[in-house]
Amino acid sequence: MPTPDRTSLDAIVLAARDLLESEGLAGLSMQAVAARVGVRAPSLYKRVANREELIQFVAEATLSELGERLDEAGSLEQLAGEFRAFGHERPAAFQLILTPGAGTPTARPEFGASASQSILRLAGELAGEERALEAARTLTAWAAGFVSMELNSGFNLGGDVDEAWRFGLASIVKAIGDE
Amino acid sequence: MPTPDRTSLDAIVLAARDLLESEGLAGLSMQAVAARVGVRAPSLYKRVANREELIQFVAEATLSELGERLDEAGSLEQLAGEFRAFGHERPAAFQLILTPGAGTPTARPEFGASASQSILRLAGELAGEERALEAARTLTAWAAGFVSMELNSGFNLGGDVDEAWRFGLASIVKAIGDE
DNA sequence: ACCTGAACACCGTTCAAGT
DNA sequence: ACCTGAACACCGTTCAAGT
Repeated sequence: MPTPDRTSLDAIVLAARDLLESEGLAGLSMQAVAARVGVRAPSLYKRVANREELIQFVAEATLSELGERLDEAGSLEQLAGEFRAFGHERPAAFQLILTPGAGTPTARPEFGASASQSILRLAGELAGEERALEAARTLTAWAAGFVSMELNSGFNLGGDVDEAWRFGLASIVKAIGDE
Repeated sequence: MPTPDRTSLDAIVLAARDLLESEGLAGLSMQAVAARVGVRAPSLYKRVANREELIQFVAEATLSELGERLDEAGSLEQLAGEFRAFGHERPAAFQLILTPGAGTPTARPEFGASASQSILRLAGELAGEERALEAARTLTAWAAGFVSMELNSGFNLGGDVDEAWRFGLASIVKAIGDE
């Protein structure tokens, strides 16, 4: 005799995302997720194969969300700004998708590819189609590195970080445009 | 009656660094470290306060080592190349010092500052003293992001990654030099 | 002074037993 | 069909007891 479900995959992934941001990746435990959705830890295994798969789902949901935000940008400068803002709002999820580290589960490649569409389009308009990929990679690498360093207190020599962002962004967009 | 020591802090940090690289950060467990140096886990607490402090020591040793390597570079291009090579040789340690993530212990700031000396010097020669910090940050952010993406399979759209490195490096060094 | 086993509070995961 | 408690193999850490 079937009983009505007491939770859902969506609720589980949502709880996992909240925990990731509030407690860090280590705090995303099966027991903590289970408590949030109102079941016991073993029940989660009816919806996800294991903790690794759950983390993968969180990474994929994060990439989709970031991709949607980047789609709204009308210029590379705007896109870079949205990217940076996302990192500040969701530092743990940002780190999970960009620098998960060996051993941490990652999103399937198609999720990464879809999040890169906007930047490829805008980079192509500026640098020409045949240079689009390299130009996009240069800007992405710089922005990812910059925001990662910010989030990890890597800028410990003083100075104005916002000023360094503007300086770097202008330099790179100019370099990309000069074919 | 004192007994001769059966291990040392140096041996413990060395074992931790090996484990970090071979098993990942999660594999750097107190029990695994203890087994490597030939004692039981509780004995480690005579030399380190806890696992967090041990990881901090590993991060600091890594930053010192990277700093020494960067000191040998005679140009920003060489320095960037050394930085990238270090990331390829020691991916887990590289990630630990650059993008440790919330919750993972980090090196004390003076270790980071000392590792940045060479790049500040070379950036100053190219961009002028008053632009040195911003120029160094732009190059560091790009290189850190590029290598991080490489190590985390973030470049999943095909193309030649080495070519993208050369393109990006030339663009950025040129942009920095054009004040 | 250092090292150890035993203990405690946690994990992820499996599985038989409940509804 | 879903959920649960109990169990297992792991963690980090503390501490009394050994030498």
